[in-house]
Amino acid sequence: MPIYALVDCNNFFVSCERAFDPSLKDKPVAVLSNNDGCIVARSQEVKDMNVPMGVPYFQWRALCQKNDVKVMSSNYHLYSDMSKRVMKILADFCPELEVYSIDEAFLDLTAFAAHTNIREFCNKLRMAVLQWTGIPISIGVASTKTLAKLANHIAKKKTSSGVYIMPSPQDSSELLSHLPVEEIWGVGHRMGKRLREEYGVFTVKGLRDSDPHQIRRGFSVVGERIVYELRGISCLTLEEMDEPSKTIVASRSFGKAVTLRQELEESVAWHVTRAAERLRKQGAKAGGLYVMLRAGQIGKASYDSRYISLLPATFDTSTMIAKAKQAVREMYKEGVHYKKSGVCLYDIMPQSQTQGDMLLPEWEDTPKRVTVNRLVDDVNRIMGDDSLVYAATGTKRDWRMSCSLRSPRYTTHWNEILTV
DNA sequence: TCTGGGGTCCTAGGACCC
DNA sequence: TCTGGGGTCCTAGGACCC
Repeated sequence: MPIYALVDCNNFFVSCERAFDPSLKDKPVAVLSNNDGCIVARSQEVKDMNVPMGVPYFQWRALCQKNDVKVMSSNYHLYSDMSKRVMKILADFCPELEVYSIDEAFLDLTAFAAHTNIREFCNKLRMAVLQWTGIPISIGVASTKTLAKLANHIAKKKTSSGVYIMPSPQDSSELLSHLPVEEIWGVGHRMGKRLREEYGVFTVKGLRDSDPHQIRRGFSVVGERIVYELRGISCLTLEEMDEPSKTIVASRSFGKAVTLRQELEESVAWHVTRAAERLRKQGAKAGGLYVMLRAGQIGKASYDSRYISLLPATFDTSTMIAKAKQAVREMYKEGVHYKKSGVCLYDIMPQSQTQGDMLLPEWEDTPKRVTVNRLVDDVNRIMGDDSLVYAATGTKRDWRMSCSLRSPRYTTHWNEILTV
């Protein structure tokens, strides 16, 4: 029987901030999303105030101020650097590892079980990560990934040790009969509602004991798989390979409404630049480009978008900027208050892959373009992001988002620390 | 007037995740 | 007045083919 562990960093963004600013310890801390829009991380003190995850900050600002919550903008440079450090330690302890998100990883402990006490192993791992990075973690252990997720949830909520090892399915019935069905990994808002209203399933145990065929009819193979995973039958395996992305998205809300076509074009050129950089980083080229604009508030927003075929597939920033700007010119309407723009690269393939169609126009990624792109990437890697930019991205960039409450990028931008 | 059956591929959209 | 950003997987339905 396989043994999976899910390691999850507690209140990750908050813990990162606290690791570098001890004055935040034991104080209520909340971290906001890009553009200071939503609350995306909360310290335990803030959770205890019943501030939910992912809610618009402006609706909770008064409560936060009243309770003296330290509210911070996101500092993704810091979080991703800290994430790498944590994952490195996990990999040293257990090479069979799947980095699932910025603050989570699955470990396959099956091979350890024969000669290692799993609980002791988990305790050591927690101590190591805490001592070497300052980040507290929780660990859930079970025989499937879905159950390990649940075990982690229990480790966080119901243990003081931060480690929970789930007993066999029979022995965990009592516990699972108290957990709402929405706690399951893969059961979201919609599925939870339908399970309750149409199937009379309210708890984890309820879904575990449902008829897999009936669940499949209502929720496809995805639902059926969850039932089996809950029964301890492993359907999901560790995905250790660092697979290249199938799509690359770059998008941002504007700091203020944008009405000028030129600013819109600049913002899209900027997103293309970032997306293409990531594309080249994974040694790939894209066969398509999607450009999206949003106007108006969420809920009553209007969207417009264009799919653009890139043939032959390319990784060249200027080629993509030209096409993306053309799309913006087609969509632009005077007087509209635009709130967000974004691009998505799709049909991504390795650069080595050749086109099947020999009748295509001449190869676009000429040696000169290859050189220019590589130069830009090298300069930005060595000198820091945005040292070399395309003129099409503009110089003023008034549309950029606000992040006035951001902490210094302690681990990646030493100049910011010196100017604190 | 009558109008098969089976298969593949592609895409848009939905649901979910953190 | 103010609601993030970046992903994955699955399915239905249409186009197309024989």
